[in-house]
Amino acid sequence: MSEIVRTRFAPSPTGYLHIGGARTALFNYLLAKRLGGKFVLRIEDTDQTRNIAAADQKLLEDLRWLGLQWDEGPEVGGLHGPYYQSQRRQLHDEHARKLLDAGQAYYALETRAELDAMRKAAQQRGEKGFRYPRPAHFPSEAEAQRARDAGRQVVIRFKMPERDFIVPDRILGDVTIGAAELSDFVIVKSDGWPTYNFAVVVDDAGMHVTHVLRGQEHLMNTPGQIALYEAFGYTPPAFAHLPIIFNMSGTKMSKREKDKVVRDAAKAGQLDDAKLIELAGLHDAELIAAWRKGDTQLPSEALQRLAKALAVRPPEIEIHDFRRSGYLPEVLNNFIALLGWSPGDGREKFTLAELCQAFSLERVGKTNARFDRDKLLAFNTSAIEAASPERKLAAFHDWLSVSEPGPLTSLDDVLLTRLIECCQGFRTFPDIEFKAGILFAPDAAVRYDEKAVKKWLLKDDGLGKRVLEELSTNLAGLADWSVGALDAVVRAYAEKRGLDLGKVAQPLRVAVTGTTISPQIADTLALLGRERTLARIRRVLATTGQPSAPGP
RNA sequence: GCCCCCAUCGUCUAGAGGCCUAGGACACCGGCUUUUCAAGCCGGCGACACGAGUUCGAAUCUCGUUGGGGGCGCCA
Repeated sequence: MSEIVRTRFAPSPTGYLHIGGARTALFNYLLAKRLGGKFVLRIEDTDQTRNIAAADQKLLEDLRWLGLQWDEGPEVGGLHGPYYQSQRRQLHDEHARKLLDAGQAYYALETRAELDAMRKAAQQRGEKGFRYPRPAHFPSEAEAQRARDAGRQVVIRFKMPERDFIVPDRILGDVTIGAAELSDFVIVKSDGWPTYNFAVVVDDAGMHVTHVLRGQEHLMNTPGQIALYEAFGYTPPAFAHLPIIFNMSGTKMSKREKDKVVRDAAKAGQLDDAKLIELAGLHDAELIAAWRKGDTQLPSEALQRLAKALAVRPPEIEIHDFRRSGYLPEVLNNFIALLGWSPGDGREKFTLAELCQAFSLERVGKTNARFDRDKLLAFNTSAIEAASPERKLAAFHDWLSVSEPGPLTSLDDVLLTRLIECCQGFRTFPDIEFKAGILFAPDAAVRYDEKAVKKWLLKDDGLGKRVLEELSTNLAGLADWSVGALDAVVRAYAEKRGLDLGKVAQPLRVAVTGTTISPQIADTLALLGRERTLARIRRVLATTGQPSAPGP
């Protein structure tokens, strides 16, 4: 066994990578890199009732997108695999057998219903909390078999040593948990699969994990795990429990929030099940019914379709959500790193490589943090501004690849690059689509904003329209439809008429985009092209202010 | 209810007894810039939860109170 540092990230596959999971993964990655060790990825897929098809692929996709490449794990292999917990059954079984044979674990024959009743009874008796009553004599192999034959559910429980445990935590310090809080927990379920608390020890030991960084919600599990390490004669790893990340509202960040937003919209829209099934592209009436009641979550694709149909934006919770919203992976890493860790010197901007250099467990804090989306946005804005043109283009492509098809979808690199330049100051990629998308959409897609039309075209006896009429002549005669030439024409006209540039640019903008928002006017017209610019101006002149005025 | 963890501006945090009339970032407010939006620039507001100790001296140490969080599953 080597002395090298080995950390691991061990998520259960429930879909895309949750923001909290990303933070755990990042810290494990950083610690391993900082100490010249290995970062291992293991998929904990032993709950047969909760596994979601292809969820592991989504997890890997998000992890890779963040650049948190694992040294050992799914798809890359390694010396200590397999890296799917479900494929390590034999190892778990052997370890359970060992404990059983040594009298350190025993069969327990109660059904779930019986356990529930015992818990309830304990509660009514006013006991401190339910602890499984260890029997004086452990059921024999034969008794366990008879129980199984009789249709009972047989589990294996660990005989927890009756003493206080100290968890030496690298972040929290020594945490003492009294013997009274500990009980004989289940290590093998009645379906034969290991529980988390058992498998995690067998697998971490088997994979020679030296440092376990995980969320603080695991703290109370640790004594049991330490006891298991001791029972097997293994050396426990160093433990470090990370503070938890919350929403700004103080609630835990959960995928359920996304469902809630969409569910509320569905409720407000008074849509029935049939309509919902259609919009979500689902065929499971029971699922929708349960979802409506708030009992379950929808698959992410179905939820996405529904959200789009209902025109609501669920909050970003998973890494993939942030990707679709136009954030940069390096920004997510940077921002997430600061949730619980700080370098101490006031620095806030880090690349992944810089984080690898600067990170240390000693500088991880103990207090729970709130996820401030405003600050994330600010980070994204400044990172985009600082990024090289190549990086921006690549990121733009990436965003396009995960977005709904839109007017920008099939633009070539030349145009994409120009768009990036023309929209400088944008905060996320959707901003570009919002600001310039209409320039690449069919003329018929232009929707005229009523207030904009009134203010910039109709006001002052149609000053804006007169400007358009005069200018369109100048524009039509322009030999060179370039940004420079267009800019010159607009400026010259404004000067000649003694108008502020805004009084000229805004009517133009409204005419060609329907709104008051677009890139600089010369860029806007250049991007649109001569034909479509003139066509849109003609159309607006012909219809605006008439009985058949276009648009809402 | 019981056990465990935590506690500095609205938020993320710096601070490891005197360097603190508490620093930075985001947000917010005001101004500048300006052909729109966004960005940018300048300035401002703004916190040591409370109460006892310890000490010449406490944001920093101790205890208590309050508040927040986590756990108490055949989930992970």
